[in-house]
Amino acid sequence: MGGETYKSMAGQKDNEVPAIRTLADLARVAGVSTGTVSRALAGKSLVNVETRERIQTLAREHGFRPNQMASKLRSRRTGVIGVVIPLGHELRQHISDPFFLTLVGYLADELTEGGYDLMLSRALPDGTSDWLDRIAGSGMVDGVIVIGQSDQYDLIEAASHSYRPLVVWGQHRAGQNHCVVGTDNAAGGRIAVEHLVASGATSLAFLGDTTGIEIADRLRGATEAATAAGVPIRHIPIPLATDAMGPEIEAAMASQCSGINGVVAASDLVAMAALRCLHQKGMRVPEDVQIVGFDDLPLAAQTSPPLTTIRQEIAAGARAMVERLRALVEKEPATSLVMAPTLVVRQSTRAEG
Amino acid sequence: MGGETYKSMAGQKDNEVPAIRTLADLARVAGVSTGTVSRALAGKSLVNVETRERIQTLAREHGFRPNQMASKLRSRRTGVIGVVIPLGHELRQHISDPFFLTLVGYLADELTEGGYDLMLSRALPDGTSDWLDRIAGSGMVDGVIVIGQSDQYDLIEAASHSYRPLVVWGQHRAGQNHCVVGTDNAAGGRIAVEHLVASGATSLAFLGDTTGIEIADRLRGATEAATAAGVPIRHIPIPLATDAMGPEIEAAMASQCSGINGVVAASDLVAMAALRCLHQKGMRVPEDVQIVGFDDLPLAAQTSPPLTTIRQEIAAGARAMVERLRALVEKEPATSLVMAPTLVVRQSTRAEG
DNA sequence: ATGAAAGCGCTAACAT
DNA sequence: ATGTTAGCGCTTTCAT
Repeated sequence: MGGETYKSMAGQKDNEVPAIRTLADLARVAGVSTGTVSRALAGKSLVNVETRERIQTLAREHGFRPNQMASKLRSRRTGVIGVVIPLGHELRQHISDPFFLTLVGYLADELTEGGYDLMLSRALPDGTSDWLDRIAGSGMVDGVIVIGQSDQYDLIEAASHSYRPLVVWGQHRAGQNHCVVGTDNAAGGRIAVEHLVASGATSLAFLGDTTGIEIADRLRGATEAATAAGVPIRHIPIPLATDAMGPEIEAAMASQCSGINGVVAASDLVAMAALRCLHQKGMRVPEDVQIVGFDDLPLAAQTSPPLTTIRQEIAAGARAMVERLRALVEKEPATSLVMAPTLVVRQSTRAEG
Repeated sequence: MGGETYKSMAGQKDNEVPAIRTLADLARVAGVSTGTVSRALAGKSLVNVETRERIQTLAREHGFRPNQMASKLRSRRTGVIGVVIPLGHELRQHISDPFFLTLVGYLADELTEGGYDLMLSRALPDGTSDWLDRIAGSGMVDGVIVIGQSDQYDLIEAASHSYRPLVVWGQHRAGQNHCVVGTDNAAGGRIAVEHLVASGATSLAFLGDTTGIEIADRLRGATEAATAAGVPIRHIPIPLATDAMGPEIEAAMASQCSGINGVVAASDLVAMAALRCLHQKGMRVPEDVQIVGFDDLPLAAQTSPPLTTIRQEIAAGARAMVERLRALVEKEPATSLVMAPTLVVRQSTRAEG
């Protein structure tokens, strides 16, 4: 690591005042009962305005915070939502997918807004099949959001029968039980291919490993559209992990991509790697090869050239997930949502026509 | 949003078996006392091996999970670490910085590994100055990690005097109290400039807003090195938010960058935007203009051309932060860590010489 | 090795 | 409007 180390005062004692730690302490100081303090701090209406303000002031002065564990235990409501990323088919056991991370960011916003806290876990499914139960049944959370089905679709589906407040980002399958929010991936694949064909591509490749069912659906849609248009398409299953991608893509490009003039990438990151690869081989984008990404992450607008891509509505998706979860927490029903992807044309493809 | 909606069964009732919900329930079924069940489930040694296994099996069969709220309340240890991102000077009130998000990913790994759960909050400092106290004093967490000091350095420093288990990612200042882990940003700026000068740059620009003290230090280091080398350097304070960056950078480039042949970017994302901009203006990188990024995010290797950048050790930093926090939780002292940045040479700069 | 009992700090009836 | 009381479900002495 080669760094330097500095002594810090952290860990040493300051002088502490005999602190107010519990409702009872505060109650004694205020000359009222714990019940009143509890109500006053919760801002309930049945407390005299004057005593309430006196107590709140007192609490502030003493820097008193009611213990949430106790509160949550008693009220049987945690105010916490668990957010889990299953790392089923990822090679590296690390949360690195920028799409997921971005979604987490938006979820954090939406949940905070709604008065919830967010407990983040990664799960390494290991066949014991209890990663979901463990978090769902811990009593620590009011509900669970799963980001990406990975290869755990069946397990999630099974869990959803006994655990209700559960919302998943991912792929919708006909007749499924669990509430899912996601993009119509097949449509996305289709749109990408149609755009490429309309702008002159005659030989296509789909770049990306299809272990995740979302990606598989993108490939399915792309293949259907290619077939319909009578254009050949080749599937090149390079892994999706950001940092493993470079060499793999180069090898694949060198050996399998001769003659290809249109690329559908499984994600913006794959597209970016392809862009770099082609650039280094002296191929011009979009003149020699056109590329369409998937996701429309903020960085898609910053590549050279800026990426034409299939947009997923991340912010809207996060909002929809939180709305649905809230409904399920309140024991109301919730419907799945499959959002339509949209084509964002930038400069990695040519004009249609 | 323009999506479709599917009915889902979620929210309807399955037939439930009269479930085992508490230790007492399990104790009754097992014909022992709650104390024994508690000990058996915790795997304590003082329980008869046979009864322990019987109870554990029983628990598994009934899908029983002890309520964590109750457990944590009683044992006065939450097993949860709060991770906060203060959004002090960010324009958009959204956690979007990919560096921070990546760091969160690594922290999730390290904390999970260490048996901790991670509670993620964003904080919108609003002058009431209690965003840190609120999470620290909530009784919900054993310790707090703050990601980025933003413009809240003083508040964090103040809080660290009364709240001990606190570790911050950011900039170290001489004599500070709070335990910080971070990169020597001035050195990073210096290294970037030295590399640019050594590879032939004669007129420099530093791209990035310096409200965050880390960025300010990068600029300071860069300026020092430029002065020492007798090379002019201009500061162009474009905002760092990913999506606001495009137009701003174009405007700045057009008006202020004539003659510049070396760019130090405040982050890889800024560098990427600059890359795109130059590309569109027909300038070649590195032939006409050389660029050095900062962070070495995984995507830095995927730009065209791949980015020469100043690497921050994110994974090692996450590990160091968790180690230090653990020490502080155990009431042991902890030292700050300032890691040395390293130059990663790729193809956005020319060979030195 | 196990049981009994006393809380952890708070909230929510139920009184008054 | 406020006080009193009974737990929330678990852990942990203290007995046995």
